Amino acid sequence: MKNGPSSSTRTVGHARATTMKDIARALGLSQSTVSRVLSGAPSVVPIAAETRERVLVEARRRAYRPNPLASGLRGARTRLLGAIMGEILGPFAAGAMDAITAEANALGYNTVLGNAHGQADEAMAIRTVLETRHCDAILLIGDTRDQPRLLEDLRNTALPLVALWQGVALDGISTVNVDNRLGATCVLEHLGGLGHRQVGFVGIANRQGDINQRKLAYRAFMRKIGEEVRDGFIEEVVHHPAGGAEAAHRMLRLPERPTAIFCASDVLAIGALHAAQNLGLRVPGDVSIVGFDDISFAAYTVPALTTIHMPMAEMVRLAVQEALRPDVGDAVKNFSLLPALVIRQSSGRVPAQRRAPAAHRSIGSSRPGLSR
Amino acid sequence: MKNGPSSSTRTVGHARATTMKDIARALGLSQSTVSRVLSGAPSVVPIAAETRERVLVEARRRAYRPNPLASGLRGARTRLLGAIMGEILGPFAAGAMDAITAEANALGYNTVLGNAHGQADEAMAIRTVLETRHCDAILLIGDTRDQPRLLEDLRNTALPLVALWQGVALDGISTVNVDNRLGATCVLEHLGGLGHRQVGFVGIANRQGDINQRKLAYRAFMRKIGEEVRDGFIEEVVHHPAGGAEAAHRMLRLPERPTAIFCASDVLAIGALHAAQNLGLRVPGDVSIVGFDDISFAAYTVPALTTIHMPMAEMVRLAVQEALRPDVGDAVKNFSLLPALVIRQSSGRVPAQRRAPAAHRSIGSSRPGLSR
DNA sequence: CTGAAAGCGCTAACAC
DNA sequence: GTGTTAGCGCTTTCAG
Repeated sequence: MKNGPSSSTRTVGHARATTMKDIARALGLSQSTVSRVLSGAPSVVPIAAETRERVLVEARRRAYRPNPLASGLRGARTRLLGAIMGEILGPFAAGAMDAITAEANALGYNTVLGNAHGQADEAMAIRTVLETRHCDAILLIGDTRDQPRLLEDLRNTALPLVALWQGVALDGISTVNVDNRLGATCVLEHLGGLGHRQVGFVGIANRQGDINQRKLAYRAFMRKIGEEVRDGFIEEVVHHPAGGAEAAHRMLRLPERPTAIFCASDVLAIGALHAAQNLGLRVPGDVSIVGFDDISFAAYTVPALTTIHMPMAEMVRLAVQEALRPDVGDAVKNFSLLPALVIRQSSGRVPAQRRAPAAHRSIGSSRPGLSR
Repeated sequence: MKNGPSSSTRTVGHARATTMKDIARALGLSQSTVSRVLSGAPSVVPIAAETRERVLVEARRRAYRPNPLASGLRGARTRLLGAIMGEILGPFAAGAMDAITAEANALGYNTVLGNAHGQADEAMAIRTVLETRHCDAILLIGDTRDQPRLLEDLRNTALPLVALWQGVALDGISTVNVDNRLGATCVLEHLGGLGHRQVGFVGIANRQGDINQRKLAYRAFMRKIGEEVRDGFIEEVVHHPAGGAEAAHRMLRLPERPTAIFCASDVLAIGALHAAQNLGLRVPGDVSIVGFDDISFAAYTVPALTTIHMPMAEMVRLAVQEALRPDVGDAVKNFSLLPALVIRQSSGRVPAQRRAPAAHRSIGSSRPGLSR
């Protein structure tokens, strides 16, 4: 279904943009003088205040915009921030990209996108966005540990490089992470405090970074409360509500099902919530379900999701500034930000008939691991 | 909380990329010959098959990558697709961006992002992404009718320009839309068929395009079934689950509340679902709630959301190809794609005690408007 | 068929 | 302080 072209030939014209040369000619100056005042370089060489003013005025009048292609060619900055997205998708990525472009814009940068998920795109992503596109810096977003070539290529680069939500420190690359272990421990202790001992974990297959940290925290928690992880209590699926739903479905039909499920992301938790209620189980009456990330939907699921809040804005600001700041030394830095437990309605006391003997109950009641 | 830099100075080196000059020198040819072979231009001037071959081989061997800055400067294509995002956000936008970058990549293009939402970014977005960045084409994504300057500026451009999800035809600009009226009519007829006559509408404030079309379809439906739109039955809020929740909350506490609510997007519907159940109402037992878009979460809400499926992939493919295809004439085209009704669990028969007299009931039972 | 040369808009020595 | 002069890597006349 496609309406026929409604004619109308596009206006071509589009008067050529003003160049420095134009300004120079108009003012009877040399192009390099114009360049000196316009190119920002605060005061490499002194310029007569009056000349500077004249140039500035004329530039404004003619709506001068520097041509980044030209300055880029000449070796100057391209004011382009390359963003290479790993496996993360969905609302989380959307929020992240939004924050990133906003932050980059504020610093006078644009953002080029390169997706590294999907098939053999990894090479493509890096080649195209980076080598080819001459970005001033690269942001690696999400877990990319499974793409060794990408990381390798990236490391052989003189560009500032910052990895966001990688989940772990990367050799030779600056990282900005949330403290995944701490976050996971917080929700788990919260569940423990509600009396849960049979806790399941839904993770994401093939994740070496953030999600893996959350899994490790889960294992540590189970160890700490002295419960073994039963068969079927750990599921690793695709990062999609469907994955969460399938995992939860399987887990909740186990002969001895868990009383709580810790999903490694809200996206999975949303699927789990759906599956549980499809099975006729009440949440949190029959089973508690918690997530991680605190995406915008988390407060609006039914019931509202208990989860770990990600300090998204701060993380993005930190990462972007770290990548774009010219003043940093070449040192690689690893930032780890504090997550926060958000208790909503999807977590509740363990069902009475499944409570552990009193002797064990006190273990989970210690304050959530906010110390460290 | 920030660990001290763990030292390690970044490797600088990064051997300069191969240029055409390098290849020319290595082969004892002139740079322009190399350019002729490598720049793709299929056969402007004949080139000796053997020479071409030698160049190609050497280029591959040295992993030659053209420098888009240089070709861009010289007036050639930059292979950059500019994407200017209007008000749409969240998972829908994420899915869209994903599809867009994928499609663009397939055509050898990268995507630059410019967000036009937020404060006075409109000017910024266009200036920076377009004038400044020398894209080969621009994709306008989502409703931007409220940003007159943006559209005006864009129109004064020689660039191929395609508007996606604008919701309406735009003078002088090619558009790719879903048939919003038809989609909305489908869900509404579906509700009608279930006996609903008191239907509320939750829209988004200040939207002139897609969402407005959905509202018009709502009005037309109410007219058709001979019901007046009662006070409080139309809410227009911010595009966020919170907006949907507040709107639904107000609407469902009306003295005579609607038996069904049509939300103009799934994001709003998710909020509405939450609000209804928070109020102790069963969905669809007490109230039916339907959405529009069929985002990935729609199948996993509780209960699963009845909605209108957006042919995202086709729309994106169409838009990107239309924008990037060199072979198109300058004609502006308006594509309108067919949506599909997806019936899930959030819609059901009108509650018995609120059924309309039998005489009226038959009206809604005509087949959904899938003809046309 | 191929080479020489100009120039896209800008930056950065290097002069004066 | 400001002008001159080279290019950055590439496309594109214009000559052979």
